[in-house]
Amino acid sequence: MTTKKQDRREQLLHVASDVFATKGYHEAKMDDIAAAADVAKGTIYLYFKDKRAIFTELIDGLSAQLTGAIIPVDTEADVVAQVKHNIRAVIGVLAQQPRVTSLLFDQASGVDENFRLKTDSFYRALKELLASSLGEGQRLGIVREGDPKLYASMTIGAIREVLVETRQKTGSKRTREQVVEAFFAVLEGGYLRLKSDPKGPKRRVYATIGPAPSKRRKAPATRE
Amino acid sequence: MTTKKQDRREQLLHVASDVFATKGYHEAKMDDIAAAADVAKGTIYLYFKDKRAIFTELIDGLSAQLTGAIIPVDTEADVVAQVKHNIRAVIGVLAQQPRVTSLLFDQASGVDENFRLKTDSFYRALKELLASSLGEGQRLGIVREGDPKLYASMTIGAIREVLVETRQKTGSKRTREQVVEAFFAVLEGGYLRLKSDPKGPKRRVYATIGPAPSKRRKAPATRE
DNA sequence: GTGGTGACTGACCCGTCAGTCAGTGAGGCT
DNA sequence: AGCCTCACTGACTGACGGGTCAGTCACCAC
Repeated sequence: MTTKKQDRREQLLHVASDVFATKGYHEAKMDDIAAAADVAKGTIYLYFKDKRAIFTELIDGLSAQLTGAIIPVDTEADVVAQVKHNIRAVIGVLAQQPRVTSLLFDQASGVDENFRLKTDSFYRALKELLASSLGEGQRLGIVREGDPKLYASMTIGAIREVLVETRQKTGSKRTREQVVEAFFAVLEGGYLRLKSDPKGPKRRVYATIGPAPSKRRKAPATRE
Repeated sequence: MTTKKQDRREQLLHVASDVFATKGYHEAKMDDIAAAADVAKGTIYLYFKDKRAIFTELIDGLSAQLTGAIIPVDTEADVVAQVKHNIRAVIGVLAQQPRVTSLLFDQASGVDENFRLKTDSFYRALKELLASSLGEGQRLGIVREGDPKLYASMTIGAIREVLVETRQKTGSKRTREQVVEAFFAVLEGGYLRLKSDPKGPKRRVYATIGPAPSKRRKAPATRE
């Protein structure tokens, strides 16, 4: 009875997330969703107010899970562990529902002004959480000096990109654990191992924009 | 004469980029663009085939600039300098046209299936370029071992996030140079300064999803 | 059987907007 | 003057697609 209605609802949500993820919000027609769910269009409207509502529910569900998974940093306790936990948690939640993740990441902003605001504020909150914990870390000497908000953006952007990409590449499975480990490794020590200019006077390279100068003294492009 | 037509064209492009960036592709109506350009709707169609064409031209222009600014890595020469140059170049180009950048980053994928494919392949090319140069770097011992594609994704994602955010925050100006410097710093040495578990046995923290457990004996290796 | 319930259907309705095109008027040439 | 060109106009059109609702059908109770 009620279970059946519930099932249908969930089926529709599931199918919709698929169609949305495949075609994008605007290209996904209600008829497409109906067809994919093997249901008449009218049926969808027995379960959802309108198209937006379906999308909203998907996005909201994910962001609720995300905010629920993140713990606010307690200064008194082990800050590093908590930051680690948060990154793990974010990756974990997102990796578990790649389709909805891609909706949040590359469809939501294109739906609507309201949706843009919503995802923006969600993002901002996420970043501020991370940034403030990084700020704490700096006070404790665990985090490199510099703009914590910048670090937060970089971190979240990196996570985002990796996860969105994971969705697309059906082949080449990286384990979630591998990703998390690699992530921590980079956060801890970067990935460049420069012997040169480690702390010395800043050695400028190119500050220009545009095609690289064809003739460079330093790096002769002898390769034909 | 011809200059006048050219001027009009550029004016329209400029105005359109503004409207697109403000309202998003789908919410931006041709009437909006016309109004913003102080021109009748029909006029736009004297200069562009259709709405898509305007957007395409904006995006294509930017990606051409990007690919033009990037130099393929020459193994024989100073790989690090070249990678640095590439990152500088990318940031430089994007920071110069924040509006179009935001179109490329958060509107393009929502326009159309074709557009998604286009931006996807562009992205992929960008990543592969970076990844292969990182791979080179690994062979030369300059880049940490690990999946270079993963590093490439992280890097590009981080850049993207920072730049998109820069567009939004009108206040809090970070210099481009500051961003580049911070970026390099993180690539070189990460930002976490952990005294604990540096190389020792991997000390698992939380691998779970959900609010942090109050008490947990060991991380159950949940993986999928 | 008959009547009632409720999930489901899909043809239809109707607002929205990208794109069109007949018309206008300024400027220039003869 | 008359004529032509051409950038520009904006009312109009028609397709498209989100949303509706009168109708069907399976099932159950009596």
